[in-house]
Amino acid sequence: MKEGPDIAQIGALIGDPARANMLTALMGGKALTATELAAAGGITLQTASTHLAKLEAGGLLAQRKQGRHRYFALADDGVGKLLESIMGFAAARGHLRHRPGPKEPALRKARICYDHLAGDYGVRMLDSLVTSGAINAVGEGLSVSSEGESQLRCIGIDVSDLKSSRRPLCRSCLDWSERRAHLAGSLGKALLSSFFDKGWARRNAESRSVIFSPEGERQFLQLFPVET
Amino acid sequence: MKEGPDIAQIGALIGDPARANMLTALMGGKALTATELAAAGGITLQTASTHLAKLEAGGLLAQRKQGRHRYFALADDGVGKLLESIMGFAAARGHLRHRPGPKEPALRKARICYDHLAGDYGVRMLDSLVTSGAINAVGEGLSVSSEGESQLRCIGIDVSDLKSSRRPLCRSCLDWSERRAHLAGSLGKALLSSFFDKGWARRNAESRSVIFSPEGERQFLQLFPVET
DNA sequence: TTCATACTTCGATCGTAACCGAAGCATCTT
DNA sequence: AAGATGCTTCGGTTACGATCGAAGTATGAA
Repeated sequence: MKEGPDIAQIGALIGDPARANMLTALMGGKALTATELAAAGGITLQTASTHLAKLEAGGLLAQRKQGRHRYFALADDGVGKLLESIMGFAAARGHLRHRPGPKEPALRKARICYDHLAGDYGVRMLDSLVTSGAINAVGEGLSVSSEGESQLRCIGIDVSDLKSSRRPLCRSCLDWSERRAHLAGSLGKALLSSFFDKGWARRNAESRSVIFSPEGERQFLQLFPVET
Repeated sequence: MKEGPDIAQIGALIGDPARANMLTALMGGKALTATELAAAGGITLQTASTHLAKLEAGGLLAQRKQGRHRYFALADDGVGKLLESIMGFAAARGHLRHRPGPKEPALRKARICYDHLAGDYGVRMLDSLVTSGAINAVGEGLSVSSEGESQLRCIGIDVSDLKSSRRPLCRSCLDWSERRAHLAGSLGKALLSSFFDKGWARRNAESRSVIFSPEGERQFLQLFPVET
């Protein structure tokens, strides 16, 4: 009966509501301080501190000291992927935490999934890239075509640069709100960064949602059209 | 702070050791009775009963009454996929439950992952299918080539039949012991079934391991060669 | 040095849920 | 009808861990 890896341990780590809230907050991709995470979890600083220590010991979180601040972030994108897949699963079974709140629509429209774009806009972007032939989709697998490489170079993304990283170039990530795939991997990250750099969008300080400027939204929708 | 789906709920379901053991036992693909699952979890029947009720309410388990027995199984292959991905994650972080026991080697060699073959042999099979060109791999995505279809027909598997199902034909599934991909999806299931039908292998009654007969093993290794 | 901020550790409380014994249903057998 | 088997529900105990107040440590500012 004692076979294989211990899924109970990490299940228990994620299973506490306060910890789950902190992890969800960290899905925004930004490193947060213990104080910020305590607020996200709805608990006091002391309690948060013990939770964070446990999460770190469990390999879910990485810590970086910087002056008298201590920044916490998800340990790597494997953690982000795991959390998103659990979210997808939970959403599919209707395990929603509460009725949709006021911030929910913004979150469904565009949000950060660890380091790439998710939500309606994230799904739309991948759809458009596949339709235009820039990305080939085979089942759950994605790859960039040669024409895709030149297309992407036009908007300032050097794919060959990204290829050199150990991390996969493209990966599909199941979107819990849309229940369809969006683009993850180093290319997904690079695209989102470029939107920030161009000033098309910015992160919301409080939440994981991504807010597009009117002009940025226009450009985005034009760059990634969908046939209707 | 209350955004999106409730990952804590399903984390907590998986986070209890007794429940985790029962779920792991059900990864063997067979439906088990409450009594069997109580043994797998190392708890009494009463306790198991309440756990099973919770897992069912959480959508992880499905129940089927048959006479005075009550059979439990994973609700669908989404649950299997989720559990395997958590196992992969846990194994990668070294969250092993104990030092390798006596049954561990057999489990690493060949085991059932919900309904398809995993472990060393599972990985070998996929590798071989990709090398021979029967399956095309693009990132994490897999698809059967036309020559692959005829190859598979030779060993008694009708791919076009499988295609009609709603379930994906091939899917890659991360193997926690090998930390590489093996073949899941309806094709993975069909292949494993055919090994059982041919008498090449059988399930171990106690564990998730798959036991090959000497002749079956010979045939398997010949059918799925690897270049050295 | 002194004070303030950021965080951790200690100590104690409290609530929840895991657990089992015993009793209660349901289904099959004889 | 009586008994056996498989499982659930009830009641009460117990233990673990989440929580916070208070004290302790580290870093930066004045």
